[in-house]
Amino acid sequence: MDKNYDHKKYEKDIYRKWEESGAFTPKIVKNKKPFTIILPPPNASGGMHTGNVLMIAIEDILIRWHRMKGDPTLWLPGTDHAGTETQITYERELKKEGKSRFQFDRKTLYKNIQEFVFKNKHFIEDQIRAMGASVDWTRYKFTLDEDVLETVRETFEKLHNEGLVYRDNYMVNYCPVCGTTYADIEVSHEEKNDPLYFMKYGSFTIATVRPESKFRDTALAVNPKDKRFKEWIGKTLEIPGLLGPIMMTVIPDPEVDPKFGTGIMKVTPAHDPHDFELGKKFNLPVLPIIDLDGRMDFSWFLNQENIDSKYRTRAEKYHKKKVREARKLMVEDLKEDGLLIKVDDAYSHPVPVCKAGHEIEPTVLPNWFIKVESLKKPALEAVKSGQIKIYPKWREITYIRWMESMHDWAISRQNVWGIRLPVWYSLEKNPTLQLTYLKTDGQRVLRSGQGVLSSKELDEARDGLQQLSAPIGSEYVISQTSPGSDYLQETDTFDTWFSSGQWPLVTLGYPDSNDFKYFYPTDVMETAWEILSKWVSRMIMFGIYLTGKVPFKDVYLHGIVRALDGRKMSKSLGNVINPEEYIEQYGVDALRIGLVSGTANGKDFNFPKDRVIAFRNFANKVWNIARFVNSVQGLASSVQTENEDDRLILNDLNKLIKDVDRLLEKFRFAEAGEKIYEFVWHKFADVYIEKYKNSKTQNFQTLNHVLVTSLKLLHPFMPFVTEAIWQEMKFDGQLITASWPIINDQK
RNA sequence: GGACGACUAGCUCAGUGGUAGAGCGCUUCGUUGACAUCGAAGAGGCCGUUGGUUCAAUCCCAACGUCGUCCACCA
Repeated sequence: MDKNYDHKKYEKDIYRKWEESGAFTPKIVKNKKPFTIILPPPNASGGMHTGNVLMIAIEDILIRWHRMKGDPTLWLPGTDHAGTETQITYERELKKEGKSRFQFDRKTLYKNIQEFVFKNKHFIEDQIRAMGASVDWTRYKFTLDEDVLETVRETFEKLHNEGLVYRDNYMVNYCPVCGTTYADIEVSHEEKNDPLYFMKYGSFTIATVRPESKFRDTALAVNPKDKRFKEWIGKTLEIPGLLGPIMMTVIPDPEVDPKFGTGIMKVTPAHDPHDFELGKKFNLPVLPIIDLDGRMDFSWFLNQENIDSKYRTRAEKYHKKKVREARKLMVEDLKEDGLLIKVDDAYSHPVPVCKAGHEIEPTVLPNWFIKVESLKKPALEAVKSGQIKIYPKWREITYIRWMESMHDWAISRQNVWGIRLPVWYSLEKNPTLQLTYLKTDGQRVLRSGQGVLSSKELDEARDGLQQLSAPIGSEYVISQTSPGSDYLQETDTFDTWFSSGQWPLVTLGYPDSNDFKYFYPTDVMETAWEILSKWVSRMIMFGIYLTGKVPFKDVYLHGIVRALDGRKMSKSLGNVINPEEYIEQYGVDALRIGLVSGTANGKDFNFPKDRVIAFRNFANKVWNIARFVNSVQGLASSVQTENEDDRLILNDLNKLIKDVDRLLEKFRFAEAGEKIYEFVWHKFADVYIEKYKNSKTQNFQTLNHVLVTSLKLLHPFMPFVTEAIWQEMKFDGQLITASWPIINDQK
């Protein structure tokens, strides 16, 4: 054995031996209770970040502990196609080549993204191995595996058959740059500075940051308690505007803050979520003015006859301009007409942005929804009744709040990279279908259903299809395969959480595989608390809905690893910690247990660099304890009888075993790790071994026993160094499959 | 606006109804049969503020202050 433990010399070989020996694959024993964890799948085309390392470290502790205890233990690995995120990444690559996704039909684009992902997928798989994750690779799943797709489609069909699926026009968070809809929970808000314009509205003045939408305003809202405007409620006014007069009704809305601006709010049902609701309540028309590319659309105006030439010129000027650009032009014209009263340039407000940081344009679109009422009730009850326990307990309230307030779930996304809805539209029966496709010559065309019915054109449309938009009320068929020659499949894909919400089921081969029958429900779901609402809640809903059983018994939520400076890691701040550097420098063991001991209770915490170094030193300490034991093996002075020191250390060891078991039961990993550290270093090495050196009654058996037991206890926390020692010392078999220590009561 | 969490040694964080803990850092000493990625000894804290419960509070309760995070959002 070398003087110091060199992690680089051992890690790879040891992992290979583990994997090749089949140690990761559980032996199914009918009457034995299994222990199962499904690995939350990391992004297949992404890299390993510190959060992943923490996740793997914690799960591996539980897994190795149970495996050593003799439970049939399954840790099932997988990777995620990460729909929107991956598509954004891929489109960035395209942009570098001067291309955009609109130059491809969706089949080709899908294939290209798939190649891109498959090319990168092995990186993350290698990293999971490098972490030492003792996952069962023979059961590895990707979120777009064929059997996964099948189950997901069947679930949709089942929901549909039971009346839980519907289509509706809905105000969605639409990102014109990404070309897709985002769920509320995916949208964040950024404080932005936007001028607040005070515009003349007939005899009123209103304040708005969005003067461009005023052409499609359909009402004015005032607070019913506001005495200033009481008499106007219900009246219809003619208001002079940039393109001539508009008629508008004054409606009451208690949400209007009389103190904000002028106390009057303009209502644009087509482009504001609150206004959309208001519009439903008062039966206001929904008149869009911004198209799906984020440009102003004035066709509704320009198509009219007998337009004043001044107005025509203006409308033509705004038409197809980006929103902000058009706004500038309009402000100029407002000034010209004397309609602009003042501008508050200091105004700042929260603006919704998508995952990629683009501004969200609230838009009314047909979307697919799930009625969650009947799904969420049992999911809520499962946690309230304690059938599912959430650790740390204080996170539970987040779940309960979220579930209680959960509203119907928009499950369709206008992405290509994802699972396409198994919905088919007949062109014949739906003449109002809108198709965007590439012709064989590469030309991009937009057509409605009528007119593409010739078989040649239909083939062209099918091959070159980019997007299909079916108005509400369109006839459709749900089917895993095409129901007929004039049918086209829905181009929307499922929200990632719709499919990943079924992850514990699909990974185990729901509904009738042996694995599913044996391992489901799983034991622990361990993940970042950030996705408690997005993911954990959906898994519970679908688990219960499809099987009648909860998908897991315990939910353990770990905190977010912040950067060394205490801020959230982000590329723009340049404070991202690359775990690989730490692995290279200090070894995986040190990084893993360092992270685990950095967080005791699921709170967010700063990257514990000093602890990583401390545990690197500890790995070396354990290594050298083993070297010492090795060096004194077979020395003549060794006796059989136990002395006082022996009894002391064995007693402490027994206590340690009890403590570790107790703490792991309660998910107190940091404390368990530190107990072992304290025992091994400060009791075993500092006291017992130091005394051993000078003792006249050295008992090698005790010395060896304490080492062996310490290695076993430490193995879940620091798998590599302990296994390396085990091999170097030529102990029996592999430590990974050695038996967990039990308390020796005779002492 | 609503909620949750934090405030303990120079730094990062554990912890408990009854003389305060770890890692790192710091000071002094040390090449003793594994380890300088080490050993020995040590300094350092009215456990955010103010009240309350208690024989006893860093821990329980209330209020306040500061910070962080999440949710909802006002044109």
